[in-house]
Amino acid sequence: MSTLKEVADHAGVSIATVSLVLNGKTTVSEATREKVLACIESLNYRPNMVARGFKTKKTMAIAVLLPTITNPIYATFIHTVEYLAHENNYQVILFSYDHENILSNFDYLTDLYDRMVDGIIICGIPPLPAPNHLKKAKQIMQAFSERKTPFVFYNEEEQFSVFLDTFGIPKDDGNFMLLKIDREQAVYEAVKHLICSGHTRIGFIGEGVVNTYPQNIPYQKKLSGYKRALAEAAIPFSSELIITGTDGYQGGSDCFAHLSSLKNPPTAYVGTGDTISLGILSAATKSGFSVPGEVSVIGFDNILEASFWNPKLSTISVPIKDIGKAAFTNLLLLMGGGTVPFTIKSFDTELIIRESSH
Amino acid sequence: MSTLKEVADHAGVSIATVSLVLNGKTTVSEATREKVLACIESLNYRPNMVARGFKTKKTMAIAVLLPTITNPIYATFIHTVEYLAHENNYQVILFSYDHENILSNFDYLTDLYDRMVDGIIICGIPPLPAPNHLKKAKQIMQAFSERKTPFVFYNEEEQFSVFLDTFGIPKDDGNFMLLKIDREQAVYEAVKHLICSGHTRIGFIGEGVVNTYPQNIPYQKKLSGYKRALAEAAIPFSSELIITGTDGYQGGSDCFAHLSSLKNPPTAYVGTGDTISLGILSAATKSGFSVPGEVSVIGFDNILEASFWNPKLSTISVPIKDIGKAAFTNLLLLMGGGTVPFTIKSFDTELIIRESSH
DNA sequence: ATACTCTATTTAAACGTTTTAGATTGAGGG
DNA sequence: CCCTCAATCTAAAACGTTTAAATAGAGTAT
Repeated sequence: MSTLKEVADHAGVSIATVSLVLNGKTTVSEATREKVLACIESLNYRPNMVARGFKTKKTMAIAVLLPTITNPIYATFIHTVEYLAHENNYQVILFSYDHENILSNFDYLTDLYDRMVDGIIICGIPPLPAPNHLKKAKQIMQAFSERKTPFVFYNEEEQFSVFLDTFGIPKDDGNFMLLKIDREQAVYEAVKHLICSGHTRIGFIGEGVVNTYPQNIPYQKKLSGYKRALAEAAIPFSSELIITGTDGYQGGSDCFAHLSSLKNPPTAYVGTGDTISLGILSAATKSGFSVPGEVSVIGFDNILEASFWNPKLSTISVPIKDIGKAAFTNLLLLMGGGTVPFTIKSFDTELIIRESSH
Repeated sequence: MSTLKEVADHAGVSIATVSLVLNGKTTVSEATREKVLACIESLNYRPNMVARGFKTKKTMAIAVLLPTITNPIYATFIHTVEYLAHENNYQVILFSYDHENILSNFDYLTDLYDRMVDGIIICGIPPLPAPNHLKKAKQIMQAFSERKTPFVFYNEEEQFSVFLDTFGIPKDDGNFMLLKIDREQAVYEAVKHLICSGHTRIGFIGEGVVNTYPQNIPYQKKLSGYKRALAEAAIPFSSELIITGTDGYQGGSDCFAHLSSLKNPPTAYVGTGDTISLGILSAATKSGFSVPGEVSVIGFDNILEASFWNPKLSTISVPIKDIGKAAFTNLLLLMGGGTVPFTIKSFDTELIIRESSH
């Protein structure tokens, strides 16, 4: 198609004028504005966004990083973000970090830096750079900070801090914001509910240590909540009931097979994510256990599938759409150079008891 | 960070030389190459990809358009594409078109044009421009063609043709490729299986007409397969068993409620997507029907959830990962200026009978 | 008339690359 | 000592915008 120059030539004005009418910055007389608009229309002009991005250093693109798009909770999250992004003329770049090809070095953020994305949303625990890449990674994060590229995290506060500390970024840098939920309390309440129903052998299954991070803090928070509820009821903690390092439907399923074959198996299970819990549920019903008669299961996230499952999964509901919405709107604010009314925002979870537990 | 010029100054060479060593085009002496590389390292230089994209007209970005990221089948698809894209230094831009804010005009493809994405993958039925936007949309598609931006579709051949015809693009344009499966045959086999098991009242539930397209051909193919199987067995077609215009778990669930309350309700159901079928299954078991004792259900897609559900869903398996892989690798070929060994490629589906049917 | 204000428009530089054509260098050959 | 040639390297244009500063032109007030 045509360029600014061609439009200008046809309209008999300078390219600056055309640019001005396009961006509506300074005053352009109504006469020339119309003349220019007509030429734009007839020449079928379209602005070259990459040239514009090159010049203005605004690409109108954001990146959303998440553990895996394959988990419905994250699909829902990004779906919400995407809607708002398009509404504001931003494009969204997708990044799942369960692909081994991006792990260990810091390529994924480096690439985002090189492409000058305007903002980044990070869900869950992004892979840290391997030690031999740490120096470079620090420089990248430093450069992001100088460029004032905002980041919005959805995570635990401590994990957020680990990330920042790793790169030597101060808490008050101003370009980082955190969205969080209280996983410890949420799981505490779920387990307490189970205990009140008489359960004392409660399996706890989750993703545990992932990627290259020393600690998976969201997981640990959940585990803490579990332990607190147990302790409060004076139920001894038994490490054989804890399985770590697994995820998804298959992971949950496998873990159930293992735990249920214990000499003294659990009567209840809590999974750190709904896909895990649904996997547990699947294996339990498949192996002939009655739910919630013989085993109870509680999940985390409240994905759509949970309420359609047979039996319906009891779970901890997290307002993922609200979080997604907050992620984008706050990022937008930050990208606009504004400051955000808070750098940490909490969301409430809710224990929803359905059919898989009693 | 620094720019090409700064590196050049430090190394005491011209920026052309630095660019040359970066891109390894012409011969650069080993001595200067090392000198330059050292400066790049010490100055912590990073190429500005948007400047590069501006100059070369290659943005190293592709877009993946799909009905909704929220459907596990598409999440799996894009997950596969994403892996390969990153492997080849491409970024992927996500576009779900179930957001009403992009419908009816052609903004989503126009924006992709403006951003000069290098290639586009289109799953399912993208919204057509409203009549008053058709002229502009044609120009955009024309411009894409001149720019030689390749498109890979995952759809039915006729739908592919409708798309091309809408914009007046010839079949042999060379920038368009189609990946397809035989939906008619797949559903035919599924229904035939049901009929062989003695079912004669078979509900058919699907998305039907969507968006602004006059016809949803993938849906119609499935419906044709259904009709063919019925006809072959001399079972009269009953339109009251067909529900259209619905989707997802909730949609399937609602439709079951409706159909099962008929005076002469179906004994079997086929949904045009697994989420629909799982919704049916959910409603069926919830209302106390035994599956597959009283009602049978068959789905389409074979999403991961299908095999963990209770009961396990019988479904038509589509090799979505293979399709995703083919989508990217062929797009890559096309983007590299190559020609593809075929412009239409077929994939095989497979009827998988599990527990939800007999 | 003169000087002064606005308003509308243009000039021209700049953004960070790639790339082509040509300049420079130095070696080898006559 | 000059010429040729290959090997290296550089100058400069180009990509399509935005934008600060300059300019022109039309009123206005003096």
